[in-house]
Amino acid sequence: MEMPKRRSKAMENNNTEENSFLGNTPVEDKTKKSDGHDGEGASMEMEISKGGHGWLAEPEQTNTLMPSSSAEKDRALIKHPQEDELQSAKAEMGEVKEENERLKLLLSRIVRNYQSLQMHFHGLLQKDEEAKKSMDPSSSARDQSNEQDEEADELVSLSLGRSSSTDQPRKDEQMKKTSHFSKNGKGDDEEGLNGAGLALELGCRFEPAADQSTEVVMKNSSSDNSCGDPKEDDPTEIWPPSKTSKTTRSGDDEVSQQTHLKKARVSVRVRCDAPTMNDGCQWRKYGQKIAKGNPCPRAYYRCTVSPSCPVRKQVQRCADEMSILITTYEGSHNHPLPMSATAMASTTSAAASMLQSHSSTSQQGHTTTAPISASTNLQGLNYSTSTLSQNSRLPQHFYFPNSSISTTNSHPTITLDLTAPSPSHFGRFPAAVFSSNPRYPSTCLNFSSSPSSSLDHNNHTLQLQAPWNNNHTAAGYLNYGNRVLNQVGSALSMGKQSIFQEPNNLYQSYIQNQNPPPPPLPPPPHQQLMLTETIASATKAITSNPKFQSALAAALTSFVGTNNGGSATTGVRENNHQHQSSTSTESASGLKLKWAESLTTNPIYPPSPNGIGCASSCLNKSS
DNA sequence: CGGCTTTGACCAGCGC
DNA sequence: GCGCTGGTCAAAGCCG
Repeated sequence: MEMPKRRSKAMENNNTEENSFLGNTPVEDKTKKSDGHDGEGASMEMEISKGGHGWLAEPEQTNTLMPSSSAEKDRALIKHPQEDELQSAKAEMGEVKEENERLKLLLSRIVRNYQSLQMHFHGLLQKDEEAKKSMDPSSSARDQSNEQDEEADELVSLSLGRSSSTDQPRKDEQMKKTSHFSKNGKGDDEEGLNGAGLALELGCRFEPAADQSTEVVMKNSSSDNSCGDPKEDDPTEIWPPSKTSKTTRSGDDEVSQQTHLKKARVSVRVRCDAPTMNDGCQWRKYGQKIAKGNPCPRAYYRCTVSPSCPVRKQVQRCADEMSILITTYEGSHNHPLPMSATAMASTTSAAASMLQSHSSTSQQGHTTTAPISASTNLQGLNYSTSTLSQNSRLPQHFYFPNSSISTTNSHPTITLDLTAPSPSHFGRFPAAVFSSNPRYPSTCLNFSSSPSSSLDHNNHTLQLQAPWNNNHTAAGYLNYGNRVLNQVGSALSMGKQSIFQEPNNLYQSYIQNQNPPPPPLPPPPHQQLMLTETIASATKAITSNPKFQSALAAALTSFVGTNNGGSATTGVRENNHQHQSSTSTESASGLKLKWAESLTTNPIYPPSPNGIGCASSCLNKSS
């Protein structure tokens, strides 16, 4: 009897949270700099150079405090380097402009090619149609509508996200989906625009051919999702409809795709000491089996948020390393998800879409392990990508550095490995450490689950190395994590508004009542040094490659989202300690400010629906 | 008392 | 066809 109450409360909170973060205004600067197309890297370079000037301003100010004679000398000395800096910055900007011009040219060339291909395709279709008409005039009328639908689908799939007259209905459909956020209190017009913008950006991307094909397929899958299940209007999910009702629209291709999508799975590997990780959703265990090749039993869970929800998940410990928990998701939620659940859902959705694209574009029966960039306008990603990227207008990609796709069994599965250092080309995906009890879950974000991890020179991988390893306390995690997050947040400039719209007094008082504060755990001096370096590295990673934002966004979303679901042990205590001396309201406000200042908006951080959560504890450690 | 977990039974798919 | 395996069901028991 309690559960439904809790759920509905969670929904309510959810809505307010969603409203709150959608109220955020995107950061205009970045949108202008990125110029709406693929000059992302260039724009980031500009950011760096500008940031550099900002930092250079400081010595000058300190000089003004010096005695005038020496100050003038020093100013004269400093002036030169500054002019040099200015010159180099200007030169850099010039290069960036050139790069932009080149990209524009490339874009126009690709657009021309695309248009000619489209014309060619149209011609072929018309010929085909005419041939069919001439062969079977009786059936042509009946099939015409279906063919037109299919044609539209194909055109969409070929459109690579660029708008064309034939896309319009599809785009409208996508708009409807994104506007569904509004129904959940999540969206506004901007959201829809973002969705559309996303589609456009996708089409404008200049990726290797493989990626383009990927996007084609993902568009397809999006379409499939959109029409596959009439109830499937949940914008927070794109998981393949496992056992949902069949598509209302007929069509052999769709049916076959449905059956294909039916078995797609997303497996997430995380380090977790608890029996299961809290992904924000509510699950009920319905079975357990000893699977072959693994002494650890596999547990079967189904989503209980909605009685008709077809989503299943399997949880099993890794046979090789017991600390690793493998959670496999299958199916698509047919209900609105709690904020915290959308996090993991979005991440896995992106993975699922990648899986679909990979298995569609490549032959069955192989396993690939590669960084996967999931750029998609799928509904499931609308939340995360638009939320986290709307401020930057960067191409909205999810990036799974440690992912592998296996299609060797009947269930094509993509594995997101969040336990190991990633050899990605832009940065290491932070390993998320989910430590949770099913009822009282907690989550920590670990930026280095592997102390031995180091710089990957071959791939120029920047790894975020935590000064302490997993064996340290949660306070360590939180402290470190939030310092990094602060830097990350500042670097990302993800927004301006706090995601907290209201002080969560209940929450604060609850944790104050429930959890006695532990002693603080400041990092040792040498670790602080490492910390500084790590922060610098993190900042560098973020500013040097915008794609990091996406990965980080996904990680943060998961991280924060998983915190949301319930009370934490160490995390809450940590938080409690921090705010022990202040009133609960002040504590909440402090949290708000700190989080808002540090992360400058990641609107993914909702107050816990039941007033429980360790997430805030992760936020107040930012000092 | 209601919800959840446990656990043995059952079923379906697949390979031999 | 048979056996193996994965996945699900449902009754019984546990827990708050």
